Amino acid sequence: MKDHQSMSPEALELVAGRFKVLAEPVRLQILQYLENGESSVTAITQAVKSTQPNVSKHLKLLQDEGLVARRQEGNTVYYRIADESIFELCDLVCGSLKQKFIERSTIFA
Amino acid sequence: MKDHQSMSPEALELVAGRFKVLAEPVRLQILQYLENGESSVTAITQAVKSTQPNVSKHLKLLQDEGLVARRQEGNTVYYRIADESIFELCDLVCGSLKQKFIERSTIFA
DNA sequence: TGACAGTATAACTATATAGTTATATGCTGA
DNA sequence: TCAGCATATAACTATATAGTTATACTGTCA
Repeated sequence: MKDHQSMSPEALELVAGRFKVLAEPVRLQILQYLENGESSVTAITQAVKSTQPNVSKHLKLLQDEGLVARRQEGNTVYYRIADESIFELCDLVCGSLKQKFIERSTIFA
Repeated sequence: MKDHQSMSPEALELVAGRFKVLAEPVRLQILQYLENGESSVTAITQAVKSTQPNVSKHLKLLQDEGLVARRQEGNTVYYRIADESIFELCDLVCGSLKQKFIERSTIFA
């Protein structure tokens, strides 16, 4: 077990902020969709079955957090993943959740 | 790069829920404090400089999510870390945030 | 049994934000 | 220059929740 030095309250604020951005299902859907490659706002909107303004707002939050990047080509704006570490995060969480449910299932053993 | 099969909306809801629980600075403080070992509610309350009811509420959320566990001894209740993966999550986020700020600093190069 | 300590819960307020609708902005081609 | 499309933004509503205050619960000890 690695030993951790305690983080400052300011650092914890930033970490919490990152988790907050990841704490919305639609944003996770967007990130998952972008894992296939960059995509326009319109395409993302259709993929996640939401509205264009809502998706634009989510994309702005993701960009501010440095998770996606923007590229404009004529009229169209393409977004792409800018931080692959989010997929490691999701994998970790998935593993942990699976374990949690397995453990809870044994309560009824 | 590992290839990911896309997750169902229900799974994404659960993942988002995990991130949501981690998206509060006080809860991160609590988890960080508990990394030193199990602790009573009173001690945690002092450590994170909050109020007892507030800490109790946070602890309940953390327990529901399976991140901490409870042990009662007489009048006193001790909480402890129940899922070490949260520290890997925090490490990943810290690394990513650091990288993000480094990259942004080069804008002014 | 009563008084007290530790913890949990209820009720409330304030704040943040997801989603919506309407509109603005900016690019392209006729 | 105008029409039309893609995206962004503004304003609003509804909802969720962090924190607070008051109180209930539970166990210990005298």
